[in-house]
Amino acid sequence: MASRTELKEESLRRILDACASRLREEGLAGAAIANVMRDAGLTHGAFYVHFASKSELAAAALRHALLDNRRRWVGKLKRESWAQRLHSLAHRYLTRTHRDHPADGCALAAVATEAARSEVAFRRAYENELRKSLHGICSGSDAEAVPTDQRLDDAIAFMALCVGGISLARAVSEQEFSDRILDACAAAASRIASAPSES
Amino acid sequence: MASRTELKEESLRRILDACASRLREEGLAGAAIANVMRDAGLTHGAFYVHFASKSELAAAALRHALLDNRRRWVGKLKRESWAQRLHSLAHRYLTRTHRDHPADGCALAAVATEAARSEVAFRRAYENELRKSLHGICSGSDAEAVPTDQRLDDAIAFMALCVGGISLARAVSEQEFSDRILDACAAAASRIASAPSES
DNA sequence: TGTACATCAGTGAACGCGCGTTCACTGATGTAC
DNA sequence: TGTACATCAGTGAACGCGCGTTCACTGATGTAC
Repeated sequence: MASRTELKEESLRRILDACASRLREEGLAGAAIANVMRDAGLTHGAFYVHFASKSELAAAALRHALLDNRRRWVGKLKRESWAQRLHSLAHRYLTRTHRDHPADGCALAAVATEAARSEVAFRRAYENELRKSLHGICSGSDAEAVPTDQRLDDAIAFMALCVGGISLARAVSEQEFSDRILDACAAAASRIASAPSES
Repeated sequence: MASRTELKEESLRRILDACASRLREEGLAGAAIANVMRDAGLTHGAFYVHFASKSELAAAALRHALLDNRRRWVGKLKRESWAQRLHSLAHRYLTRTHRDHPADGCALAAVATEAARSEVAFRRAYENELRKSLHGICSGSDAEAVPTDQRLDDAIAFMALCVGGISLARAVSEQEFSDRILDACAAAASRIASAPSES
């Protein structure tokens, strides 16, 4: 049967799933312990069996969310040209579906402004996950000779445009305007890729 | 001497200044009434002489902050080409000074992710101010024939990249990496401008 | 001009509420013999 | 294999704290006559 250890691991997984969803839908402020534990089907007090503080949970949940995010977006990238890769990523990220379903969307975007104001553990996790995501975008690609440094600069700007674009699109209520933000950002993001250097 | 009306207006101005700073430095969550009123040199209870709710204050303070922001960034734009304009804006926005001094920085960036989750009055204000800022970037420029629609699309992507870039740069603690985010985004933002159409 | 009253910006204490955290307790699982 | 005890994930109630909001009150300014 389920051992004590397995039960605990299963509970932890449910807590992380619940917190990751809350984090993405309602931000750090919305990921309150009582809500997360209720979502996970446990009571408030059991929280401290798994984590020493809310800050610890938030950092763990951010890592958990971004594992999922990278699996979705950069896990199965094809070997294609640098420009093609950024084009296809932009059109998979800056979509109406992603805008309208933040709970399973990109966590880097969800907490982009809160991260800077958060505790050190969370900030550190955010920075690490951002680095990993940039690395994921850059690597595995592309016989073409876009130098590594240039690719990283492109990926940084690409990421900033994606995060900024989805945030603005979510902040705007009028649908026509919000759609236009997505489309304009997707078009511009597709154009960020540096041309391969001639060799 | 100072009439009752003048005193009230002066108090209101101090409240708005204080809240606009808090909003930009600590976000919506940080702009607590008690803190704002203390900053303004008044007591907690006097708040409701000026506003009916925190939500009303936040919306008013956002408008107040963005008046100041536009005065700073798009108030004195030269008549220059579209590409030159975006280049100079990017290099005035994506700076180390702006990153390190959020309290008098861009409010659209400061609350970019919180806006989508806020009450209707604040969201409406955010959307309006975003429109005004985009309009400010687009207008007054440029004998060159970049069509209005294309300019707006460019401005939207430009804004998203600036907001995303400054947010990521603030979220990242390691200075070298944070600096690189600013520089990579400024470079990419400079390249967003569409070429003038041939006529 | 002087007096009596009305107005109202601001004070300061209190309120209920949701938050993160603590803790005495329960009862099923695991361990020692 | 059976019994006695230890462990520990989870319960449920309580805590102090900061929040937005309310309210009885004050005292200077404004108004009526």
